[in-house]
Amino acid sequence: MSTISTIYDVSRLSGVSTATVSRAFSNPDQVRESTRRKVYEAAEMLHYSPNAIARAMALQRTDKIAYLICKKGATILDEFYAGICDGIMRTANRSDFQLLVSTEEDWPLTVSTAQSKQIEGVILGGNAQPSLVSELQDQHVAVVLVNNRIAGFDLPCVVADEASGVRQAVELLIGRGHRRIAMLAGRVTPYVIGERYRAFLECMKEHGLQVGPADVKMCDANVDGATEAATELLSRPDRPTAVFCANDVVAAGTFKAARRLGLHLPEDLAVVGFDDSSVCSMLEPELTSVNINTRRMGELCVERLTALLEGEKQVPRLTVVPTELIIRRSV
Amino acid sequence: MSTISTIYDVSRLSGVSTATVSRAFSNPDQVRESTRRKVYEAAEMLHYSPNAIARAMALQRTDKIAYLICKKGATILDEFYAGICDGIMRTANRSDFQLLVSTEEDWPLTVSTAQSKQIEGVILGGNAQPSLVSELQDQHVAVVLVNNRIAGFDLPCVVADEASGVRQAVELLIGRGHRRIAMLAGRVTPYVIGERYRAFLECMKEHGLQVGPADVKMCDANVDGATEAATELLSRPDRPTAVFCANDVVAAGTFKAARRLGLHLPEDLAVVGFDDSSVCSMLEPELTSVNINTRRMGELCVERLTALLEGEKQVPRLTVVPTELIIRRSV
DNA sequence: CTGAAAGCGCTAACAG
DNA sequence: CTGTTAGCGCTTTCAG
Repeated sequence: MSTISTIYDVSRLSGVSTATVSRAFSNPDQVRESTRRKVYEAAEMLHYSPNAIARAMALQRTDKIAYLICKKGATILDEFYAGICDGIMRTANRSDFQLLVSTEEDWPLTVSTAQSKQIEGVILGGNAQPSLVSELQDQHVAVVLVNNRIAGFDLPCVVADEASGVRQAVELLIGRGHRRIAMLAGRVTPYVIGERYRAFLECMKEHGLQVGPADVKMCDANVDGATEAATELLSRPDRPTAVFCANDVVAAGTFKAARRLGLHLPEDLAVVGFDDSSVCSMLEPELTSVNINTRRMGELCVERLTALLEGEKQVPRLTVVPTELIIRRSV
Repeated sequence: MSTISTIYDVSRLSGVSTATVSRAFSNPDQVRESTRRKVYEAAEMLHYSPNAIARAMALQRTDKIAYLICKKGATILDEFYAGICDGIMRTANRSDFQLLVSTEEDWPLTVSTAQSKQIEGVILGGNAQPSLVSELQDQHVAVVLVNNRIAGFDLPCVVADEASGVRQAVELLIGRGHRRIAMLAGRVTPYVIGERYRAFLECMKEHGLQVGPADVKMCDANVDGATEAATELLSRPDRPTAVFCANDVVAAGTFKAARRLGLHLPEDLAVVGFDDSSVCSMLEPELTSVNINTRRMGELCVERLTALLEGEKQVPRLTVVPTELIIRRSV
């Protein structure tokens, strides 16, 4: 009982060959009903369960995949990438995948040595370098990008519908009568900030609203950077009446700046964030933000990766997950 | 080039036996310098790197460990457990461990089937059930507890120095002249809330301060629950002048309640949180909180687990990680 | 439908 | 120090 039983034990106890036991588990329909039952019974008695390692060895496939967070200084603590991770984890667990999680920074330790060869697929989150992608593809590992797109590569990408999210946010602001709307563009990720910025300009233009050079401020995507930038923005005599923030952290910085300048939210200033992260409900007033279904994105990544690994042709190259504006009291 | 090379290829090219190649990689000092060099050279040419699966198979050990988050409804998105996860990941990566991460809720899917047998050690975070622990130990898997302790079990536990953290927080408040100090006890985890509550009472008592029944309020450990409870607490005519919160989220709720009641922080009310999470700097004023080095806790978990797996006797049963009060403007 | 047998790539005695 | 030789547990032709 204390010792783990193998396919041989089951074979012996049930009186059939190991081949049959094997088939009974992996291709049940290839073995006669009655035989199968004998096998299962024996297996049950022995608490047998197939050894995944041996299986991997024989099958020459490991079912091992990895999720790599490619963002400077980011860890699993980054709520956005953690959300994606959550979706990946759930799906991977369900599909009996082995999931390794790491950040780009401590990846080399693992991969460039032996490991890499045993990983069949990788999900690259954030700002993955093209060189990494091609290196991986050269080693015949399947690659899926999430929250990013890279021109000139042939691989599935899973992204959020940034443009629609931005549009919903900006149009809400416009609908509430705002005309001087500024954007606080935290440097999240080149791809993301690019998308959000472009969509912002486009949407403003469509509505015939001006966006002067002083109306868009770049800043680091952390509270301090955002607070500083927001302070400048809001200190102008012709300050905007609304700020569209590149993400919720930047919005939190804007809240701080506004508060310190004695502005009341939302009367004196409307703020909307992006990501709909946990801070939204912690702020007062609660922050209006664009929800991104990160878990869904993670799930989709695994689906795409699986398809790739199964050798399916026609794996979608681009998957866009809808976004939804969550209206709260900050506007 | 496109095909992966094995130990046989290296053996052939370098003209030594596979045994020697194997030794050259796993026990370099057992093979003569010159031979070793030949082996490495051949390996390099072939881009050889040992196959971990085959190795696991031969060695009968998988180096596979798991981190299980045991907290109702919690995911990897929980900042505290994510912090621990970060520490675990880094250390596990470095030690060539395979790390599986999951929440207790979708664990059965993976484990109760085959998987469990191949996992050699598990780190249980949060409110692990004793039954789970004994079940695991019965299967001879090494278990380490983090942020929790269970009476009557013989296993390593890694916890934060809750008592000291509470003391630092409460004494700061007392030092600033507060006498009516309330505690908002969010239901984080039975173990944690118990520790913090006990330490709070003890510390207050030592300083000769009263803690009436109305001075401690339980609430759910989310913003809404905390806001509600804090509103009650602060609506009393003899409202406290300071609130010690069980964690930062609860503190955020307290901020909201205070703001809505027209109280100014920190003049009208001092607030201190616990965990020193990312929200501290997003709130205005910034939140004073007790820092817990979650990454360190994660690292220590892996160290303890490793020791257990190596069969070391005398693995410390209790490891306490220091906590540190970070003073910000909310007091 | 079932069994025999040959691996999958690596390691660990056991001899030299 | 190095080579030979059995496996580790499972899958999979290939024959019955």
